[in-house]
Amino acid sequence: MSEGKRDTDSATGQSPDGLLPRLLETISSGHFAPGQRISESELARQLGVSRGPIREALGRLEGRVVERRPNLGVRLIEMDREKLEELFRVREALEGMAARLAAENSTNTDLQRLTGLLEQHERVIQGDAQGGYLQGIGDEDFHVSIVSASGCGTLKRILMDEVYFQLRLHRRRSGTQPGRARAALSEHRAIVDALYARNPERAEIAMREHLRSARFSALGALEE
Amino acid sequence: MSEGKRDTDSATGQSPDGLLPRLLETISSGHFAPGQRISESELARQLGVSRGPIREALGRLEGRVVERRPNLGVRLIEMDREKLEELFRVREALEGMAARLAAENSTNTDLQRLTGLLEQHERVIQGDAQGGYLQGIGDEDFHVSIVSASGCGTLKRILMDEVYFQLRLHRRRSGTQPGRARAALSEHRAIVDALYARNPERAEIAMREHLRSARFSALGALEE
DNA sequence: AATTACATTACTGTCAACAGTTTTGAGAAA
DNA sequence: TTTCTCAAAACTGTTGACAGTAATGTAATT
Repeated sequence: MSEGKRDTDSATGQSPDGLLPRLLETISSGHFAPGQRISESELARQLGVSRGPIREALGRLEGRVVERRPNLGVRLIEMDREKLEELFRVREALEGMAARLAAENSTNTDLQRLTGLLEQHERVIQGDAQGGYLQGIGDEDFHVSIVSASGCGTLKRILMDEVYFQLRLHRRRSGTQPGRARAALSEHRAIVDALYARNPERAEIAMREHLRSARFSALGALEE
Repeated sequence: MSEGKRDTDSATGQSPDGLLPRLLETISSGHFAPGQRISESELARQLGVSRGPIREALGRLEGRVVERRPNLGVRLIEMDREKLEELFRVREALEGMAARLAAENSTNTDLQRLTGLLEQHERVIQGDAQGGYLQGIGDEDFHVSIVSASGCGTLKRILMDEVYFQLRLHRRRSGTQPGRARAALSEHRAIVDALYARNPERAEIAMREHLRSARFSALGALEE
């Protein structure tokens, strides 16, 4: 995962203890319907803490995962077609830049790691999915690795906090298009090729094309 | 400012009352040095509320404006050369996409507004700064208008919360390069031209070039 | 039976107080 | 005078309680 910079392990909130991850797990476990009110007391009881920390954690998720309205509490943001498309547009912009920077800044270790992920991906497609590269998880690993290799902490933080996060929540409810994994692999290869060639322009273009395809696929999978 | 979509007025937090703006005003007034510890009790006293709401508000600023370390409290994030460069890279990516989308989606009202801002900008340069377009503020207006005209709420929210916000904080301490306003004007014109032509590709390129120049200017102004 | 008015309930926003940790500062030793 | 020790002070993290507001359910009326 690159060892450049200090990589504040990002992820929406790393403050005091590990409450936020548990809260997210609880929220996204499906206990709560997409538009339904989420009771702070309920969460507090369920996680065994007082309402104070819960309120802080929810506040940190505001706008991203949760919507708060005065005196009415918070509700899970619902992921409609429009929001999903917007997320992919933001991804295209940010990860395109990440690929560009990675072509300039990535270390050899970064590139080796990416090659390894490509091989895992290939094994999954050829059936002997001996582990690791679960579709979705593995794909995210690939993209996170590139973003890390870009050496731009701000870019990474925003992508983690704002984009990947919501997409992960969405993936829980939605499947993937059938032949997608195979197409994705060759697109991933094109990106890594450009990185090895140290060609920023080509890396950015390859990444943006890849994410445009991913957008179409995700939107297509939405109408099942 | 465009009237497309619902434009959750964005800006880092709009939850309960207007505490967050006041807190920001207090923080960024210069009372606190960039790396210095910020006392919650102190802020609470100064703003006339209890520590609870202060903690929530600070949590919402975590990672953007403020850095929190367990049991040690929060500190103003300091804007060094690297962070400033990263912010402009993110801007280039996101606003490039915004310009592209604006070329496709902007309404006539949006375009008229942009033309108006260009004229204000011109008047400022020609000396009779009769009001409105203060350098910095006016420039931000221009960019926010384009982002709004893109019709992409997510893009707008991220730019507002993550990017403009920190840049505004930085502008308080740093000046601008001398001839910058004039160069910026012609770059702005190129962008608006592309929007009128409904040419997404050209709009994105123009915006990215503009922000690359702005990056050089800002970094140059940093070593005074 | 359907509808409106009203009292009860539940929940959010806020506060003051407590426990644990870090920092500060005074006093003793070198 | 400088350095080390240790107790006091300050601050963060968390809790339970209180005030005000929205939702709920019951009873009376049409």
